[in-house]
Parts: sequence; C-alpha cells; structure tokens
Amino acid sequence: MEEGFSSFCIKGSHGRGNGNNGSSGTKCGRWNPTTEQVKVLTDLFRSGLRTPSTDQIQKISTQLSFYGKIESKNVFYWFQNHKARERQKRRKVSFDENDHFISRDNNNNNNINNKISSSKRFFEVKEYQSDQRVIETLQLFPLNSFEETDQQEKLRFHGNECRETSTFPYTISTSELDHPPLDLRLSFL
Amino acid sequence: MEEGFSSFCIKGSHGRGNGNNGSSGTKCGRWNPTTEQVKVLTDLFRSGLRTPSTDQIQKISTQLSFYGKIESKNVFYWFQNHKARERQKRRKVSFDENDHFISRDNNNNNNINNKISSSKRFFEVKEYQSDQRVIETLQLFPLNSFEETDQQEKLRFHGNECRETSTFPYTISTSELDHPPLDLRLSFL
DNA sequence: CTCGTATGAATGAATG
DNA sequence: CATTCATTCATACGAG
Repeated sequence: MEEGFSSFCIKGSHGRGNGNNGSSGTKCGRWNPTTEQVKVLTDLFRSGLRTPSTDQIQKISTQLSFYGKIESKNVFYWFQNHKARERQKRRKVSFDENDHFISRDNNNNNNINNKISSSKRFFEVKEYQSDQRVIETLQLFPLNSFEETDQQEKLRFHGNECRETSTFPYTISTSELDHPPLDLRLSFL
Repeated sequence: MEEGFSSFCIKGSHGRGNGNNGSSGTKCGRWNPTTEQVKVLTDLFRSGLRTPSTDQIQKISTQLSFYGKIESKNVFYWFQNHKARERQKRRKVSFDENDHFISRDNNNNNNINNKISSSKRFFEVKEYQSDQRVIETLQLFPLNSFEETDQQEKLRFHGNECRETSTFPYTISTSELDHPPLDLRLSFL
C-alpha cells in the first residue's frame, strides 16, 4: 500500500496483480484483484481470518472497493480458495515430507459408507424436520475478532477411493440395462 | 441456472478432469451431470420443484439415468444445492459502492428482531424466480429431441459491466492520510 | 503461439 | 436449510 497507491486509477501493473480493473474499462471477465487488495486480504488471512461472516465480507468488500472494483462474492471466493489451497498444499507437503511415516490420513477402512442407507432416504440425509424443541442458541459471530483459531485440521478425510465397483452400499434400483424408451416424459412425478 | 453453465460441451475434456462418467464405467469421481440432465433438473426446478420427495427423487433419477450415470443422491443434492444457491444469490443486498454513504443501516425497519445478515452469503443477483409450488405431472421432454430446445441459457454473460465508476465515497474510515504501517486499515472488522 | 502455473469461479458432496 | 469442504472448470499471465 505504501508503494504509491493512487487514488483510483493508477495501479501498479506489475506481476499478476495489475490493476486494470480500476481504470480504463478493460475487459472484465473475472475479478482481478489489485496488489493492495491482495495484500489486505492476505493480511486478514494471516491474522487468522479464514471464514468471514457476511458482515465481515461486506465490510472487507467495501474497504477494498477503494482500490478497485470488487464485489462481495470476490471476497467470499477469495477466502474459500485461499483456505482450500492452503490446505491442499499442506496436504501435499506432508505427504511429501513425511511419507516414510504416517501421513495423517492413515485411513482406517471402517466402511464409513454404511451411513448411506435405509433410514429415510436412500442415503443418510438426516432430515429430521420434526418439531424438536431444541433451541439452538443462535450464536452470532463476534464481528470484532476474527481470530477463530481454526487451525485445527479436521482430519475428516472421507476416503475418496471411489472405485466403480460397489462403493455405495445401496444399489441403484433403476435397471439401466434396458434404456428407457425415447418417448420418455417426466410425467412420472 | 446461474451463469455458470460453462460446460455444455467441454465437461472435463482435458486431462485429469475425466469428466464424463456417463458411460463406460470409467473413473468414479463425483457425478458430472450431462447437459441433458442439467436441463431436466433445471426445468423441474423452474417448474416449481424445490424439495422433491423420496419418491420423486427416485423417479427423476431413474429417468435421468438414461442420459448417463446418476444416482438418487445426486438428484437430492442437486436440488439442495440449487435451492440454497438460488437463495444465497438472491441476497445481493443493496450493498453497493455507489451510495453507501447513506446510512444504509436504517433498514432495520420495524422492531422486528434483527435477523438480518449475520450469517448469510449473498452476491450475484441473477434472474428472478417467483416461488411456485410443485406442479404435478410435469411434461417436459419433447418426446424425442432433448437438446435442441434451448440454447438461450448458455450465455455466460456476467452481467457486471466492467466499469470503474466505483466513485468510492468518503466513508473510508481507515486512515489513508496518515496511514500507520500496517493493519490499521483492517480495523473496520 | 503454446504451454504451465496461479487463481477466480462454480458446484458436487457433506455436515450440523 | 445454512454453511463448509473438496474438486473441478475457466481464465490470466509469464515463460519459452
């Protein structure tokens, strides 16, 4: 930012963060953040912000609009992507560094898929809309502190080892063997 | 639906994006709907179907399996996602950089509880979709040709004009004049 | 111009 | 139904 942030037009055009969005209507296929915008976003991210709330997104977007055209969704996507890729990269790194030992995804093959069947829907989908009186305390975000401290890695890792052979317990009852007639109409509903 | 039908013909035709899992049991990534499937689903959605029942899901899935591999859960998720994103994108909110010098926070109109914001995503207003109820006996397919019906949704068209008329007002409370070295601009959070 | 990489955008799949 | 994660698609840029 210190490096010559002009009012709104000029924007350093070095690197990929050229600021052609802010001036001289170039094409606008997709948002191209300016270096200042990236800096602010990165600072926020480094400060711990990972999943900004809507309010935060709006505020960030408003502030960043000073540096150039930006929309809320850009901020939203930026954080999504940044977080995702951080994680992705970390996974690869750990996979690369510690391959001799456990990679933290030592998948215990405990058939995690068995949740897919039979209760109410074809697959899980706990759709319990019945009146539960469980009052969820609507917890709004602090709005002032974004240090969510979510450095926790969720070790979820649902095995995506999806082969084409019976990964899902429930079998499609639709006999694909015989292709439906051509005159199909969705009058089946 | 959204402008993102960026895949009416090139669904993963380059390398790793194996794309078509429609036939010939190839890799089993995630479901990659074909254009026809998307069209049918979209039609159903536009016709008012929002939360298909188990039975309907089953039938839809059966019908759509003609166009390619599909499972019931795909249909279910499709509707869930479509509905959710429809809503979320309908939240563009009057948040606009043009005139937010106005106290836009007076919209907390009545003494209703402030349920606004706080956890909602928005951005990207698209078309308008009135809310209808489920229409029974939908007749969708034109009996034989299912890929010539519409071509009008293919437009990418990010309705955002690429103007730089941000005309950023003066509500930038961050001290740009005597900006501290860092992070003070983030104080708005 | 082509290709590789970084990243914006979209969406399938879950989870709570 | 709201929110998040993971994966993929699409595009901008720089290198060669």
